[in-house]
Amino acid sequence: MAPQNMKQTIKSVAIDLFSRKGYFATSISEIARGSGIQKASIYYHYESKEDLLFHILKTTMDDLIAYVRRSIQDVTDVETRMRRAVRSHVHFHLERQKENFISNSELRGITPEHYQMIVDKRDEYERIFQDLIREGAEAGVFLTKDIKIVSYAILTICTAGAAWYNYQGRLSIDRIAMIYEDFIIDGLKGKHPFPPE
Amino acid sequence: MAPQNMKQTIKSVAIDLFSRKGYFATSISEIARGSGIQKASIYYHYESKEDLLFHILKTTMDDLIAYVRRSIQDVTDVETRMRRAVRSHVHFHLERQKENFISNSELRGITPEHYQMIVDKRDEYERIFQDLIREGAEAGVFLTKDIKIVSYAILTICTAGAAWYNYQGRLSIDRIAMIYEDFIIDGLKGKHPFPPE
DNA sequence: GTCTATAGAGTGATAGAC
DNA sequence: GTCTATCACTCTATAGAC
Repeated sequence: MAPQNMKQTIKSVAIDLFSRKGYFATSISEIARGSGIQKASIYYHYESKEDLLFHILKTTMDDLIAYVRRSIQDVTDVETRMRRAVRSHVHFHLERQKENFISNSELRGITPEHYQMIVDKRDEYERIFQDLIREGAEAGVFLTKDIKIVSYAILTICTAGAAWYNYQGRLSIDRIAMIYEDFIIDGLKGKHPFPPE
Repeated sequence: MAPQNMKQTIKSVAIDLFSRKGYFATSISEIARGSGIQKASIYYHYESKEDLLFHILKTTMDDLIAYVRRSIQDVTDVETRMRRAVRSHVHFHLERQKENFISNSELRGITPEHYQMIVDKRDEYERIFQDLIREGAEAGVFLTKDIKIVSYAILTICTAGAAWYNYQGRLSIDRIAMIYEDFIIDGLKGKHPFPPE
C-alpha cells in the first residue's frame, strides 16, 4: 500500500463502514483497523471524522453532477436529453450505491457550513432536471403542472427504484435504466398533467 | 405528568430525537432532559436504549399492519381492496412520519434477534400487497409479471412520494392518497406488464 | 418512580518519538 | 507517514438512597 494511496484507502474503508453501520456507529478505530494503520494516523490524512464524511459527500455530489452534465451536453433534442439524464442518474446510483446511500442518510453528521455546501450542490443537481422539464414543457413536448414536484418525483422514484431493482438482482443496470427512461418519458408526455387537478 | 404516562412520554421524546438526529447521535441524557427526568430514571421504564428503539419499531409495524388490514377486511372487490390498501399506507406514512422514518433508517441499531422480528413483520406487511396483486392477476384484473418487484415498487413509490409531497405541503393527505391510488391502479391495469420483457 | 453518584468502557483527537 | 501513549470527554448502564 503506497503512501499516496492511503488517503484513498481510508476513504473507501470509511464508505464501506458508513454505509453498513452508519456514520455515528462507526469509530475511527474501526476505520483504522480496516485500513491497516493506527487510529492516530488517520489524522494525518483527514482533519477529523466529520472532515472524512464531508469529503465523501462532496466528491459523490461533484461526480454525480459532472456525470449527468456530461451525458447531456452534446444532445439538443429535449426528450433525448431527459432520457440521457435519467439513464445516467440510475447508472450512477447503481454503480456507486454505498456512497449514494450515505449521501441520502448521513447528512445529519456534518457541520452546518458543510451541510449548506452539500444542500447547494443537491439544489444544483435538481436544477438540471428542473431545467429539462421546463425546456420540454415550453417546447410543448412535456405536459406538467409543477416543475418542482415533478423533478422530486423523478429523482426519488429513480433512486428508490435503483435500490430495490438491484436488491432483486435479476436485471442488468442497462435494463433498469431503460425501464425508467420509458416510464418517466411516458409520464411526462402522457395526457394527464402531474400533479392532477 | 402522571406516572403511567412517563413511559409514553419517553417514547414520544425518543421518536422526535431519533427522527431528527438519528439513533446513535441521540443520548439517553437528551431523552431524559426532553422528558423532564434524570437519565437513570429512563431505565425504570426501558431495559436499555436498544429496548426503547425496538419498542418504537415494533409498535409502528404492528400498528401499520393492523391499520392496513382493517381498511380492506370488509371489501371483496380486488381493485377496491388495492385502492384501500394504498390509501391507508399513504395515510399512515403521512400521519406518523417520524416513526416511519425511524423504521426505514434505524434498523441497524437493533440486536440481531430484534432485527429478525422486525424483518418478519415487514415481510408480513409486504405479503398483504403481494396477495392483493396475485388475487388481482388471477382474476384477470391486474397485469403483472413479477409480484415481488411490483409490490416493492408500489410500497417504495408510495413511501418516498408521501415524504416529498408532504414536504411541499401543498396538497392534503386525502388528495395525495387519491393521486397514488389512481397511479398504482392505472399501472396495475395498464396494457404494459411490469417489469416489461 | 425518581433521585444522586459513579462505574467501566469507549470515543475523537493530540503530542511527540521515530 | 506512521507509531505509542495519553488526554479529556461522553456514553450506557447500575447501585442504592429516598
